[in-house]
Amino acid sequence: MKVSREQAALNRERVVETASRLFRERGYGGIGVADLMRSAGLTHGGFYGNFNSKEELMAEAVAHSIDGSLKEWDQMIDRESAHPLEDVVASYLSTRHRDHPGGGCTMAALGPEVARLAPPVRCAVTDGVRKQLDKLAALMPPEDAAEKRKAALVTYASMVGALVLARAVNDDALSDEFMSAVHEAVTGMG
Amino acid sequence: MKVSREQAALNRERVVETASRLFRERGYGGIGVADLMRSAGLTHGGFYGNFNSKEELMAEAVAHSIDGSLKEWDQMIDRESAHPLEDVVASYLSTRHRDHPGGGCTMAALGPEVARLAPPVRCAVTDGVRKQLDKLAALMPPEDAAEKRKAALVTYASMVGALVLARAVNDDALSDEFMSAVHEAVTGMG
DNA sequence: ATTATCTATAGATCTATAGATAATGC
DNA sequence: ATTATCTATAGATCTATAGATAATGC
Repeated sequence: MKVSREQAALNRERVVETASRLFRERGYGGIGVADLMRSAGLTHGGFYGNFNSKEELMAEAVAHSIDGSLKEWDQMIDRESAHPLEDVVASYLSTRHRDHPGGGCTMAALGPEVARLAPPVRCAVTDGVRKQLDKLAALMPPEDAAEKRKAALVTYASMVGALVLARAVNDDALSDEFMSAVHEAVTGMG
Repeated sequence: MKVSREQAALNRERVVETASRLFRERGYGGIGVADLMRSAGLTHGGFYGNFNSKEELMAEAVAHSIDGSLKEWDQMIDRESAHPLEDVVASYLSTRHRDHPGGGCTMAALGPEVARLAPPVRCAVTDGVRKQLDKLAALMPPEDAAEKRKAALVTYASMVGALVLARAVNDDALSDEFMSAVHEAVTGMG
């Protein structure tokens, strides 16, 4: 039943990865520790050897999720596209992203729930949001750093709101309207 | 133990009002039927004489919440202010709204959770969002109706995203940055 | 007689813990 | 010997239901 230290480290990592997907898909309360561990191929009891609580796992999971998004953005930027901002916005405001929350934006999937959780989770989120803002700001057209920053704040908030609304409404036409209106607004921004 | 029909109707209404506040404060999963009924001054068992399920109550609660927001917007508009759009945006992106989700925007408090619930809840949300978009569009500067509509979609999404992020992050300065950057962007919009 | 509300409970969750097991790593 | 993982369970929830109670409304 026991595994090597190396394997145990991999197992722990798999729990975090599985959690980061399932929390985004079903919400923090929508998946229990037992189901989560089963999804990761382990048993319920094994959880508490690796984490002190479900909420501690949540903190690691959101950090992991946001890092994943940052890496995707880096890939789009490093590809040396002519319009990296356009690429990031188009992939964020896509039906693919809307319909697959498990690998997508942490804030759009879990934002309001995170606001109700304990400081460690909210700190992990705050760190991640800062990194995303910095990365976005670098892509913004304005020369002035303060204007870049403002544009990044507005772009990020607009995209998160558009995705939250696009997922919540029960009408594809309205859902598309949110995504395309915001797409147009943020890519056509001074 | 029994009450008059009139009183029973008032009791039912109080359950919906209590639910619309508590769901926004704690999330759909964050408050149980028993606690909810206790908060409304009734007992657990009485719930199922009025509602077939917790989710059915949720559909009524979100409709009620959004109607409440629409009425607040109407009050600001009917006051014949010189800048009704500015008033709506300022009240939406205020620390007061951020710190009191129970009486505030349904989408910012419950958006991602709604996306995971059954059609009746999502239909109620969709109806409410349409009404809010129509009301916002009427306040928008552009002459052209299609442009008014787009401005309303972008304004609404930006505000929802800004509030979700302002509540999730654990740093007041960053929280304020989101709210003021989006405030400036949507009120200074062509 | 009808019915709004009550008490009590079924049955299914949930988080967290205790103690057993068995393979690794000294 | 240590420890990663396992089985089993405690104790606290949760939604929903069944049947009792007592005041309203005919």
